[in-house]
Amino acid sequence: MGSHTDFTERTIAYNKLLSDFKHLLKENGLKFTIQREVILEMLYRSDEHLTPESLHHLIQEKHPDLNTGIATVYRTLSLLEDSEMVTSLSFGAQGKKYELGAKDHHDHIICTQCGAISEFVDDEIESRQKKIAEELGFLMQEHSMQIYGICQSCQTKMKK
Amino acid sequence: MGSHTDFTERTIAYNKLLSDFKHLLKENGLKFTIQREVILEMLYRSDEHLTPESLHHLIQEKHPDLNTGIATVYRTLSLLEDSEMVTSLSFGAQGKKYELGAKDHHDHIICTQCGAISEFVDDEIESRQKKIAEELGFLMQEHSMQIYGICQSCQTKMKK
DNA sequence: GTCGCTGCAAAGTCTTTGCAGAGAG
DNA sequence: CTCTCTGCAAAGACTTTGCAGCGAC
Repeated sequence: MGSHTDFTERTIAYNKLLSDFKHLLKENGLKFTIQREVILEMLYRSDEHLTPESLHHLIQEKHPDLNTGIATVYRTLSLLEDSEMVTSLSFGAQGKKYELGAKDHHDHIICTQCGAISEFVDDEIESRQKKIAEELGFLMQEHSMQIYGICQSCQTKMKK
Repeated sequence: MGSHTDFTERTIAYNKLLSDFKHLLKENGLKFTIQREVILEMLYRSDEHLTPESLHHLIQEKHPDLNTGIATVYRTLSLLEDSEMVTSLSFGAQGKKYELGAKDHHDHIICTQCGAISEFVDDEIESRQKKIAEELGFLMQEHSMQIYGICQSCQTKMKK
């Protein structure tokens, strides 16, 4: 249903993202380069949470002509993270994964078999967290929550 | 209030821990060494969540005669983690922190200013998590939650 | 005694940094 | 033109591994 609508929405959202990024760069006297654009685009297009390495591979695949270096990926991710345009996740495994921070807030549920990450939001938990921080005298800034388990698809595989 | 009682309780708990550890080692044909004992003891005595490096420093301070190598600390932490006697935490910052897993389940609230970590448990959140996993078709195994904010003490410092 | 354990140092990962040429503004 | 970016390679931080002697059992 509504694949045309979805596409339109996504395009609009990406344009906004891109324009935010350009403003951010301009405000800081930084330059808008093809590499930076491609990195933002890949982060946007990917449904996955990407590691610097997987992002780098993706870019080399889609834009081999650019010959983008991994150092540029790291530098751009830092830049985006500092500006709070992307968020980094570090769940147990070594190395961080990145996701666009422009998305709405959500938490993660991670499959311990295949490493797949899904997202969810639960209002009840969200409100409870605020209360807990208050009770402990903290000024809450952010929070994150992860549930670990076995996803439907891995459960099916295991039964075979 | 009850410092004697506290001490007794802690001693009993530590003895249990130590005996669990010894059993674990025996069952796997591994040896109980002074280094391994000291690492477990330091993990138990410390209220902090320790990095391999801070644990190593602590050991060198308290038991300089042992001259324990950092490699042994890493090896023992892996061993303890595999046996689920300790849990590793990796919150944004690079490097993992470890805590004894024998403690009751709890979540963490982390000060973004000073890095201090406090613990808490909330039944409402706990039960909500189970429900969410079910709804998403996951077989829940574990979960973890972190709240980030500014702790009371850093708030006070900032007002000065 | 045997066989696992330890410290040391070397080797691996992952990430950051210095530099000279390339490119955006 | 200027000054930032980029790719490359070297350097760093953190962790793991190989090895020869040591020590628990």
